[in-house]
Amino acid sequence: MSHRYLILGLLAEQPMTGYDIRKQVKEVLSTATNASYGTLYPTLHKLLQEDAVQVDEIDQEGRPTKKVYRITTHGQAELRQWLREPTSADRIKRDFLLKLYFAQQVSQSDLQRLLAERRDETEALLDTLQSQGESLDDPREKWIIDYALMLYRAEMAWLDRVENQIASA
Amino acid sequence: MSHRYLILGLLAEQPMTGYDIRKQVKEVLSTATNASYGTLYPTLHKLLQEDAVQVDEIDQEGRPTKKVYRITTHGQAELRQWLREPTSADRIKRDFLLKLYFAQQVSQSDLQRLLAERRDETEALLDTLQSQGESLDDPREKWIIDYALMLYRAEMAWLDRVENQIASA
DNA sequence: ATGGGCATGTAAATCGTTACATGATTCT
DNA sequence: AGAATCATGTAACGATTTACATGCCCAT
Repeated sequence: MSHRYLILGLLAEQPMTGYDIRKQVKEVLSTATNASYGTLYPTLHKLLQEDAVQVDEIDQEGRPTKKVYRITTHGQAELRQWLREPTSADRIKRDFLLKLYFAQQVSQSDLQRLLAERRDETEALLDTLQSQGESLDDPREKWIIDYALMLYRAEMAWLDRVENQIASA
Repeated sequence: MSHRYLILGLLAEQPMTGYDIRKQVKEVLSTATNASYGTLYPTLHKLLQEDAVQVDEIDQEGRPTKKVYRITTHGQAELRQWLREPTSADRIKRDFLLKLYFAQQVSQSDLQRLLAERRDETEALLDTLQSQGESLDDPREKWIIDYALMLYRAEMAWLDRVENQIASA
C-alpha cells in the first residue's frame, strides 16, 4: 500500500520518471523500502488513473518516450493525509536470524560461516554508507544514511559478542 | 519461501501444532519474521503433501482436533540444505523512515509528532524485551533478544540526535 | 567491443495480510 | 462478567519478486 506514498512523496519534491524514482530509492531510500520496477510502473499507472499524478510525455531519439510524472493537488492531499495517519509498523524479514536460530542444532561450523558471512556483508555496507554520507547536504538524506550507519555499527558490535560466545564454548 | 524453513526448523526441535508455531514466532522470533496463521496453516498443509512433515491427530473434547506435526527425514534434509545456501538479504519496509523523509516538506509539526511516536513505541518495545531477556536459558534465544535490544537502543540514540537537530533549526 | 546507464514496460507466480468463522476453557 | 488462551481453518484481496523483452548511448 505504501508504494503509492513513496511515489507521491518523491513527486511532491519534483517531477520525475519511473526510472528516476527507482534510482532515488536505490540511492537514498533503500533503508526504508526496496520498490522495484515491477511495482513502480504499475503503481504509477494506477495513480494516473486516479488523477493523483499527471504525466508529460517527452519524445527522445533512440530511447523510449520519457514520461515525466508530477503530482496533482489531489495527490498532494492524499500524501498529507497519509503523513498524519498512524504509521504502520516496520515489516521485516531477516532470514539471517532464522538461520542463526536453527543452525546450531545442525552444525557448529554452519553457524560460524553464517556469522562470518554476515560480518562481511555488514562491513561492505558500512563502507558504502560511509562514503555516501560524506558528501551530503540534504539533512533528510543525512538522517537516513545515519540511521543505516547506526544500525550496522551496532550490528557489528553484536556480531563480536556472539562470535566470542561461540568461540569460548 | 522461507516460511517453509521456519516451520521445518521449529519442528526439528520438537513436534508441535500450528498454534504452537505461531506462538513461538510471536514470543521469540518476531525480530526475524512475522508469519501469521494465514501463511502458517497453508504452508503446513503443503509440507505435509510433500512429505516433509507428518501429522498425529489428537482428539480433544470441546476443541478442534489437535494436529501435532513432526519433521520427516526428508524435511530434515531440506532444512540442512537451506542452512547451507547463501542467505537471502533482509527484506525490510520502514514506513516510518519514508514519512521522516517526506514530512518536512509538508509540516514541521508532523515531523516532530512522528519522531515522538516512534520514540514511545521504541521505548515500549525495549521494556518488553528487557523483561523477556532476564529469564533466559537458551543462548539462541538470548542472541535474538540481544539483537533486538541492540537495534532499539541504537535507534533511541539516533532519535536523540535527530530531535536535537530539529529543535535547534 | 563490453558493460553500465538510460528508459519503458509485462507476465506469472507466489507471497502475505486481514478479516472472518467457530467455540470451549481458564484466568482475572 | 469478560478477556485471554487454546485450536482449527478459509477467502479475498493486495503486494512483491523475478524474469523477460527491447534497444540506444557513452565511457573504458
